[in-house]
Amino acid sequence: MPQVSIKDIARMLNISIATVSRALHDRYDVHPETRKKVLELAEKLNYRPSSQAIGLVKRRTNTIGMVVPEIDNQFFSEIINGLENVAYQAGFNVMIFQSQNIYEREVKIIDQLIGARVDGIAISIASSTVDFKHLNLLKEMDIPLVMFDRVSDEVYGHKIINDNIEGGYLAAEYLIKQGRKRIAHVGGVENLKISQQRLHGFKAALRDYQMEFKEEYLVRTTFKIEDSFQVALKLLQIPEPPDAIFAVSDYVALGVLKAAKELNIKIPEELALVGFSNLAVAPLLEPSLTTINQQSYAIGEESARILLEHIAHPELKTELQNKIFKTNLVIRNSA
Amino acid sequence: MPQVSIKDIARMLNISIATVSRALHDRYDVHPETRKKVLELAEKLNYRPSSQAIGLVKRRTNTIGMVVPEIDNQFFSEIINGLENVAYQAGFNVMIFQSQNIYEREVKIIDQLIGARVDGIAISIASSTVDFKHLNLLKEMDIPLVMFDRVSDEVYGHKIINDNIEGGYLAAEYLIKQGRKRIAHVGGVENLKISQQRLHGFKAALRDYQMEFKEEYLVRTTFKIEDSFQVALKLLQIPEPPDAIFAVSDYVALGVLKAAKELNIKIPEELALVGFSNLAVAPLLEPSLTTINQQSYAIGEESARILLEHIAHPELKTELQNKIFKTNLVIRNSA
DNA sequence: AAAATCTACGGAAACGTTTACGGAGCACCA
DNA sequence: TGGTGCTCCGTAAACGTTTCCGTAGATTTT
Repeated sequence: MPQVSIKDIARMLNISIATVSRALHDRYDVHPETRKKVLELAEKLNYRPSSQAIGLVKRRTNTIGMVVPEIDNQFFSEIINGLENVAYQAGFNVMIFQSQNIYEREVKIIDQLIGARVDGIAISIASSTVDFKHLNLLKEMDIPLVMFDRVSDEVYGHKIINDNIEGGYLAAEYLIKQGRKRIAHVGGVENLKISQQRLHGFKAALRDYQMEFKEEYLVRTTFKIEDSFQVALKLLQIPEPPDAIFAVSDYVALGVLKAAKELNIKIPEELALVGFSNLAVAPLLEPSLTTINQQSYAIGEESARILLEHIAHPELKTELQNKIFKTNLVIRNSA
Repeated sequence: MPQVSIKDIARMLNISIATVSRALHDRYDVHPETRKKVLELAEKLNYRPSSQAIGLVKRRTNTIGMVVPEIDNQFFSEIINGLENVAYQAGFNVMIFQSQNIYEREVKIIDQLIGARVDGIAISIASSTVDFKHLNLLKEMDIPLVMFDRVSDEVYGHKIINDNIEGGYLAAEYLIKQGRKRIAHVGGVENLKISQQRLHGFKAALRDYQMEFKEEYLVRTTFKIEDSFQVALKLLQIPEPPDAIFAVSDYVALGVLKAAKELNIKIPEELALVGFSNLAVAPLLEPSLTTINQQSYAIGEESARILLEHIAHPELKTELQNKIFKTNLVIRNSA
């Protein structure tokens, strides 16, 4: 007997749907005998309440929508886990969507989330997104928004990030103190704030240690291993190649590593390498990867907390949160 | 103006909601002038249809629910990508949930998916699940089900897997042909069919080559790196340690690798290692990992196709599909 | 015995849609 | 002039819930 409703149960027991509803919710206004009959029949028929119907009348779905660039990236999947755990404990569901870094897809996802009437949205913005109308729309619709990791100042919402400037600084500083002279940076997509900030920290360290920043030592790539491999191949073959590289992410560092092996460049002797993220495989590589550790699980948890807080107290919506998590350097063998 | 409905638009234009609905759907029965006014106002007010309400009346959500053990596992996230892509192209949404390999969570997720009235479900069963009532319930409710990778014969539904027996056989055969004599297997959770099948293939190869299977060379672990590391540490320190290991997955192989490094055991000289999955990092490890390549993206695509087909033609529901994807050995430097 | 209170239930509106049906208004033709 | 057909629109039911309000009957109070 497929898809039983409260109406079916009411009809079969010759009582009203109101009574069935009350019985299922363990309300005072129903005779124990009746309640028992309802519960038993509901159990027998595998009754499952329609969250659509409930959402309609309650104007509340207890669901939060989550948008990440991609799911097959350990950093994001850890954030997802952190967010989910906190949300579940508060009785909320999480709907996960991937933008694949494609702007159009992101817009479509936001529309769908609005259509699904989620109670709040957590997003890490796609790298190709430069127009933020779809996100600022959420404010007008009274849908709480938190951005994590990939945030934008042009959007109205809470922000939770790692201290990318500090991370960039730490990486560069360490390479400098190791005595490296020709320090290059394989950076990320230019319009992404995390790329800008990590580069900013990198430059700041050079400046503080009176080292010149050379344009030819700055190249850009996506966060994909393959792209980074290609870019690194070129960089390592210029006339005066770098003796150290700060990669904007561990995935990028993996590409650099591959390129170095391809060119028979010894790490760390001939080339020192520092990544950013501290992936689970980082210690297992050969050489193990020196990298900036950034918090992921905690960012997910904090995003959920702030979002749930906002949902619970919409009246405080003007108080936008802005959290910055500390980073730290994890020294291994690649630098 | 938050959350505008079709009613609001109707009221503001002094027309009926039926007309608004027709206008929005570009139906014939509405005057061009009226349609124009409706569309403009809808646009201006940022109207987004409520998928809840639509789902209610259409008895169709165009959504499929997906349940994976964990998302921070490249194998599963690739399957997710494959499934999503096919589903999106067919106009379906995908709701992703993680069971974290916890049975109770899986049951709860299924209940929620039923409550959300998804049109179909794709699942990879949790390793701790031994009771399948919650899944067989779906048949009674006429909700199409496909299981991928982690399937069960006790459940009514389509099945899509890799040829794990073949994979296990290929791994063992290769180690044998390399002249290894003490070949061990670090296996997965016992009640999981993939663990059983890979072990089965492993044993079959030993038998075919007249080699004895020794109980002390079979150990078990979860699919986590850390657990596998611990188990491998012990295995590699027994009186007559193995000279080859077939790991039930690449994540397990990573644990073994770590243990070997810890104990200063040289790979592949003193220990040959073969994994299972062919993760993206496999070629980047030192030594690069010889492993069984299994299809993930394709499994996701096929799961979606079969599920959508079933949803489109519910009358054919008795024809359960059972697909097995080929595996192959990828030879690198660890064996 | 009448009045007040309590218990258990039903009626009905509401949430936001879709859609079958019917009908008003108009033009056209015989 | 009356019928026919078309265009455009409104009414209302339905989807599955929750919840406010009302009320019949039983029980208690005065």
